Amino acid sequence: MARTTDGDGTPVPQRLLAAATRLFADRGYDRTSVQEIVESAGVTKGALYHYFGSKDDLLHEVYARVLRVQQERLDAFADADAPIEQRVRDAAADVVVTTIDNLDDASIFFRSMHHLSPEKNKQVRSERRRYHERFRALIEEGQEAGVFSKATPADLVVDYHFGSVHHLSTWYRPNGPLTPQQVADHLADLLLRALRP
Amino acid sequence: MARTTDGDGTPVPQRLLAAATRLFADRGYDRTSVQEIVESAGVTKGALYHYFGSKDDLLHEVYARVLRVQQERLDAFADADAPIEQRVRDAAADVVVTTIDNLDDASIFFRSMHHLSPEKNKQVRSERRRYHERFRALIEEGQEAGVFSKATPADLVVDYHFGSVHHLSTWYRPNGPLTPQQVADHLADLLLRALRP
Amino acid sequence: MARTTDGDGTPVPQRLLAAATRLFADRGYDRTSVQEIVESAGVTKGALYHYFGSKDDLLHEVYARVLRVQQERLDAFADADAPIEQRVRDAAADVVVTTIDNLDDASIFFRSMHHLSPEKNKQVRSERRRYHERFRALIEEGQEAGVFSKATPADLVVDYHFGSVHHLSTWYRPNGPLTPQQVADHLADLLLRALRP
Amino acid sequence: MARTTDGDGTPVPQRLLAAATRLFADRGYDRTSVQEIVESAGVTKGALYHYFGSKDDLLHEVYARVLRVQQERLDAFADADAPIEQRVRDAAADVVVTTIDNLDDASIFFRSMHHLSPEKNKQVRSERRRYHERFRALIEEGQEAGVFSKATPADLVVDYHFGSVHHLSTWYRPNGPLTPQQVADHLADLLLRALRP
DNA sequence: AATGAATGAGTCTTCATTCAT
DNA sequence: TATGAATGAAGACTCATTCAT
Repeated sequence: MARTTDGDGTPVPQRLLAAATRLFADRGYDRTSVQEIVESAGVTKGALYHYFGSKDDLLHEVYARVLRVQQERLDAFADADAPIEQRVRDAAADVVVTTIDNLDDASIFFRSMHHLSPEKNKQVRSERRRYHERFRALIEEGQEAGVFSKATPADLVVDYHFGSVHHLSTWYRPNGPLTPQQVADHLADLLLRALRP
Repeated sequence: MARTTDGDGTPVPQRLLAAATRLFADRGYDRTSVQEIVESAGVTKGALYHYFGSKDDLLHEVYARVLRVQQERLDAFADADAPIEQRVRDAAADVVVTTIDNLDDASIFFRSMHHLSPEKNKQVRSERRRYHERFRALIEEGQEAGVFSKATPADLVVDYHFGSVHHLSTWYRPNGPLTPQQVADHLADLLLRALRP
Repeated sequence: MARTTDGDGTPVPQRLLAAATRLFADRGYDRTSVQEIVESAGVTKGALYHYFGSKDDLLHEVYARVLRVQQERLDAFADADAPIEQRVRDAAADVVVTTIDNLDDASIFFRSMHHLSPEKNKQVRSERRRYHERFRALIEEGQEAGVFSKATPADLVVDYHFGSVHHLSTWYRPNGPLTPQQVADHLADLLLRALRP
Repeated sequence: MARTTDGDGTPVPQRLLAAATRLFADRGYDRTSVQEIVESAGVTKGALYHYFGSKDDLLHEVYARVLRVQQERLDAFADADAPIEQRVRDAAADVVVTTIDNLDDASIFFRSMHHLSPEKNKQVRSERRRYHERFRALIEEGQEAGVFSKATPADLVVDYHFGSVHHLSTWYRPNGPLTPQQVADHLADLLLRALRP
């Protein structure tokens, strides 16, 4: 009888991570107490500190997971065998769908970065930059190929699009009029239209 | 001899508001203690509670000021005597410049809304919606007039643009390569290009 | 009606210091909780942290008081107008009596120094050294004058005597056979006899 | 292949004892966590609790070892075939050398006695008394024989000397100007000189 | 003989707010 | 108008010890 799982069979660290994600998104990092997390996960404080060094550590794990997933997806789309216009459209739409599918992660991501310890913050920023640069390279590729306008610096284009992705957690509601895919198509379309020469 | 001012002549409530704005933007609302605010403003706790009912109140005042300013500016541009295309471009660029000029306010705005008490939160949301609707009306006016594409719902267009405005506090640095006006022109341009029929 | 005093009229900071001294001596610094201190002083935790920055601070205050008193007494005896032999005897006996009269302070002093924060520890050590050096100067004066033997380095003589003072808190009991003054006379006598040429 | 030893061949219990001694002396009993001890010894917590009933037990073992060694050495010198003056001098010097050679043990001994559980504390005190009495008997023997002054009660003489031994861990530094033997000779000399009739 | 996950009581400290003056 | 002492609830984190394996 393993001690690492409870009635539901999920290992303790993952139960803690899930509970923390939900609560951090709900009330914000500072407003979430360690006590609430462990109660929500059905374990004790000692257990949490057995697996995670600190509350900050827990937040960092959430970040690490999000970053890894997003980077992998972007790489897949960017490396695909398709015209550059298509690859940009696919990547731009995919990040929207993925973000909507994990709105909790997104809220945390954009709202709680400054709660990480300085060194962890730095690490996250650097991985984030890698992501940004991969996307920027795609835009530049299209600009070089002449299918995208060069009127706007690629950096700014990337920030423009990711601003709207970032913003999703502020306004998107699952029971709204548009499905995630529809929102994604619209936003990717806006990007592509803005890039027309 | 007025007791409400200090050596610098600025009234106490405004000194408090300025100190709070700076600190909230710097460390976030929860990480800023009332003690730090009063020290930074050079007054005592009693003074703060004389002018403001609570820490939350102070945050609310910051919001009120930002909202009022932005709404006034938007109204001015929207009501101007110019072609719709020009009015949208001007309004879109202006909100960028104003936001960059008050980056502290912007950081607070988008990051600390959930720290307001429920009723104040509701009030802010409602004023925010009014702002959103005024901008959406402009977009719709252009779509009806046939100068903007109807491919994307106006609501989504507004969120697209304001996502990028919101995002500014994440990436814009005063000593970067672009002036506020240049950034504003680029972002307004992207919006207008995306709206081309 | 002053808020700084309680039923007994003693100011809060002093009540806290007295309670802390008693408890630190009784159970040791680490075994004494802040909760116990405030309960024993009849105030709340908030009050303690209003006057003292930390538990460590409280300990430091105890040290500061003891050091000041001892240094003042030593200086008085050392500067007195009497033969060197008499001055050494008086100083040596006085530190014994004073230590016995404040055995709590002494227990804390010799047992809890390593609980101070590094910088405070350094500061206490430096004041302690000053005390040591004043006493050593007396011994050396006697050695130069030829009334004390030069067989043992003065430094070692000082440590020899203060070892026995330090040790008092380990064995002295108020209801033992000897009064503080008798113990003091004996210990001073041992020192002087050891110093006979 | 014995499981009780590691790469270095030292049995686990002894490795634990050595690690605990070092750490207790370094940071004090309360500031040393069981986790630190096992890490420093290269074993796990389970192993520690397999060999020792509690953290307190570990401390008790340190005491038992020190007491046994010191008692044996004192007995050997006291029972030697030499004039009483010589035997006292040898015993007095030997305890100084032994203490300096095991300064960690000494720090722990004099600083952590009150961390022992009441019954263990009592036991240690009683063995300590036995040691004290053996030494006192030597002093008294000299006093009866007329080679030592009777001016000071023998009990006090013992405490005087052991005070200085106790104090060694406070000031003695291995790289100081005096070797352990030189310090021992000086301190024994001071004792003998103080006892001259 | 040894592991290491889990406990749960306890630690120090922070902080928004109140209130007599 | 302004002070600052005092509150009290809540916060993150530590740690000796247990126990199924």
